[in-house]
Amino acid sequence: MADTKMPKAYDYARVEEELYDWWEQNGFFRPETQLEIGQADPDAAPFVISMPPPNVTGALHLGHAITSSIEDMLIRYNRMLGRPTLWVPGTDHAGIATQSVVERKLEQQGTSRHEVGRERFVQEVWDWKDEYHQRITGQQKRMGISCDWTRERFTLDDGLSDAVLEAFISLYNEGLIYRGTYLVNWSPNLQTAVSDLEVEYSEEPGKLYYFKYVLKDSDQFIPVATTRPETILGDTAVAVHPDDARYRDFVGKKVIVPVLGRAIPVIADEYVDREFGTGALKITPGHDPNDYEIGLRHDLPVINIMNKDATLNEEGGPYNGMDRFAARDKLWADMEAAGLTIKSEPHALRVPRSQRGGEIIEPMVSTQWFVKMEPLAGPAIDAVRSGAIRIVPERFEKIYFHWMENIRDWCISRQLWWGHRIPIWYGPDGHAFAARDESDALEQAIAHYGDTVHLEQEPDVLDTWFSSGLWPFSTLGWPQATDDLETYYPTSVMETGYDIIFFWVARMITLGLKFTGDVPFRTVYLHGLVRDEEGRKMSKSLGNVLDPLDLIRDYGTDALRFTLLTGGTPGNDMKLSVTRIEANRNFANKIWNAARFVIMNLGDEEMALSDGDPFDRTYALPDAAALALPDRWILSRLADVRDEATRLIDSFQLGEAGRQLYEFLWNEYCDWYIEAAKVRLYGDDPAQAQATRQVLAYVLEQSLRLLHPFMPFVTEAIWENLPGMGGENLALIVARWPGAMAHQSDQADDAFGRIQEMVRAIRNARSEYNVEPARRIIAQISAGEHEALLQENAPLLVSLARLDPEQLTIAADLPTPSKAAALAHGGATIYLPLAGMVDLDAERRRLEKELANIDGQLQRINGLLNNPGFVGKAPAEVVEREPPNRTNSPSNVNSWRVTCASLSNTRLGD
RNA sequence: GGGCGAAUAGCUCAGCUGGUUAGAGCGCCUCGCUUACACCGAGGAGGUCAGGGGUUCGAGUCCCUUUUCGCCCACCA
Repeated sequence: MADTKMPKAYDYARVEEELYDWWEQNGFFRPETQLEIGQADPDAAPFVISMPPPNVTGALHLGHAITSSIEDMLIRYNRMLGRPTLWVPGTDHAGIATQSVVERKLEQQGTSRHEVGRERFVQEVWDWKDEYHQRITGQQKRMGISCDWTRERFTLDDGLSDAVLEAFISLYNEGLIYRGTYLVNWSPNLQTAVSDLEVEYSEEPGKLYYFKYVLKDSDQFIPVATTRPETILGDTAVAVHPDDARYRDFVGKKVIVPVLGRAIPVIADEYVDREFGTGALKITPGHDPNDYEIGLRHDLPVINIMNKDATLNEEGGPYNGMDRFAARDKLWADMEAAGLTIKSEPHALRVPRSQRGGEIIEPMVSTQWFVKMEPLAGPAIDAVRSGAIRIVPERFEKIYFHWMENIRDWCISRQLWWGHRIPIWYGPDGHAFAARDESDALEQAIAHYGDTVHLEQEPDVLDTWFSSGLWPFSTLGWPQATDDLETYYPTSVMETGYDIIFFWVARMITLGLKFTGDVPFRTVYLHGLVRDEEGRKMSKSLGNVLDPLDLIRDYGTDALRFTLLTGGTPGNDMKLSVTRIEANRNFANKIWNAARFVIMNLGDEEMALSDGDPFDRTYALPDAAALALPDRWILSRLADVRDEATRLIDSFQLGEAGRQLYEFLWNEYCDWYIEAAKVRLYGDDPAQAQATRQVLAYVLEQSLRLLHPFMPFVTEAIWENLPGMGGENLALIVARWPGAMAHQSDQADDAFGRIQEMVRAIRNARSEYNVEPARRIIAQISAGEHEALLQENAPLLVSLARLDPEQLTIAADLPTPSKAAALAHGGATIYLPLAGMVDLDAERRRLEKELANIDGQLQRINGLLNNPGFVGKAPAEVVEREPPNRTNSPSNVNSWRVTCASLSNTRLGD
């Protein structure tokens, strides 16, 4: 066997980064290069993905890793199909998240953003961004992602900022963006409004406080229950149900707000649930969304009792300046002292918390900018309903529809400094001008006022998702009519986690349809969340975070990728276990060693290559006549697995596709074909050996293509060692996905299957009888109709089952020997006269068990075939499969009966 | 209160148009360093596919229902 420079163990650390740089430097990630070298078909439909942009100051986590794995797999597969393939990468400025980290940094330096001022602060964030941008993209590259870095974008770069301006102004001019004072979700720590989606609710223990609303000029009172006593200070009414006899007489009268002494009306509203609490509801329009609605209906005043940091303001009277929760306790104590309380009892609360900081969100009235969503939602619903956009898995369509059909306006203003500043300038009278820049605004102002005036720009910035919502087309150059936009839009697949279907996917669809008149992508593929081995969400506080970079270091990128691709099904969460990654590391090593074996056997001899398309070029196969049974079998299996893998990937069943390739390569190619091939490889017929080498090489080469999208590094690394491939000849990354292959023959499947069964049966018997592994044993095979097949492949049986070739008998019909183990498999009966080793009682038990098993099968088949319903109604091909063959043939079962009977009559030592 | 998902071997999971005797990895037991691989090879044990009903010639797979867990949405103080 020839020497090879391939080390015994696959050394991923040595090859990964080098291969990545080589791919990138060759421009293989760019559609232009693919077309230039003739790999991509200019007439084929391009395949395009917009990469979900990671937070520019974030670090790679498993969410990114799964995204990268799936998208790169799709990209590589489609590139190999010869479609011009574009994957646009980029990063997101992530307003709140990024601003927060820089604010924390300033805090550590003993200063604050307010101290340094807006301009300097924003500059600080840019510097921070520049520093961290390298980190995240470098980490992404470790995943092997073949995206076009020359087209990389950032949500705050000039082009994308221009897109944001265009989108905002155009929506504004259409009246779809408005400004208004409403109750919004206020984050007291970040001191900004957040959208409904950014609020998460958690069940927490709390109290329900019962107290008295005393009637004005009376000692009567209405009992009222609340979970947030501090909001009493902002009450502007008490509501009861109009039909509630208990309180009917109070409606229209006034009650006195505790401590503050304000008189507020008792009103009747059907919203009130008579069953809950006391059946009377205090109304705080300034700090509760429901109360806000009721307030509107009854024209109640809105009192804001809090400052931006959620301390009480002057409306809080004696509690002015106190924290909202301190005020809650103090107020309750004061009310207790005044005899106004009734009781408090434990009560489970649904507490709104900020998705970002985790602090309790305070509903507060403030002036914000909103996008009117309803007019945008209609077309977005239609796009999915009509199939213009397909969602995988389909069940998420329902969730999408439900959300879209109940859509609420989107609060897009944030009281931050890091982000796209809202392009609005206000005149002295507050009149708003939407403009691309200040001079444009001034011009508008002059036209409006007839004179030059001083304008103030809106200080707020836009929600980060506003710019991400434009991502699929802004990254291609919109609003400019660029070639990229023309060529690569709509994109093909939007692949992301189901957790951001509302945040992102829904908004890209609405905004995409609005601004481009077309869907932003044809398919939405949603993956699940990666969880830890116990199924918990990975979080820093739990300390259960697996760092992809550690995993890559320990097991290699391919192992991680393959694990993430094959662990589960679309849309379902995945528990990631290190043992699976380890298993897949072993898989990579297994393939490496199989290749090493093949390459060593190819030696230095030049291998004949097939003609035709250089991207298709592979090893020439020997003439059909030169193919032995194992060759025909593995080629037939390869043809099947190619078809299945193709079908499965095309229907997004990536995990199943990967699994089948794994099984094919390990269990069929390595465990059976390579072992079978050794017979002829080391035999004395050079022509046969050469034919075997050709098949070994061909199947390996084609398999590497099939596996490449799943495990790009190990496959390319092997490819580089294949004679005639790699290097100057062809990189696997741009090789063609194998086309459908002629199926060699179903007979080969069937015949090789018999051999396998027989080999397994003999190995099993050897093991049960503790035959030393090295020992060659005698076998007599009663082969029936398969005599010719077994004669022809006797060397295979000899080698794989370690038989003694001198003492192997194969005949159509042999008498049943005594003192021999009898194995009925593959349509033949194998007798192993393991002299002195056969425990007859044990053998009898074993055979009876087998016989029962086979009888069971026979009964099942007879039952089926005698059932007119089955024969009449089942499809012909299903019926076809059932007739007796192999182990379940009646003649086989009969021979078993004979064997068992004779054994039963045989006494030990006979 | 709605909706969705999960329940299959000791553990983690596949099994998508219903069709042989339900699979894999890990773990476990027995062997084996046979010139690709001990990140390996051979053999083995282990499952009434959560329970119940139904449709069908045939159900892990489709329908109904119950139970347990998880998630999403929703205005109950």
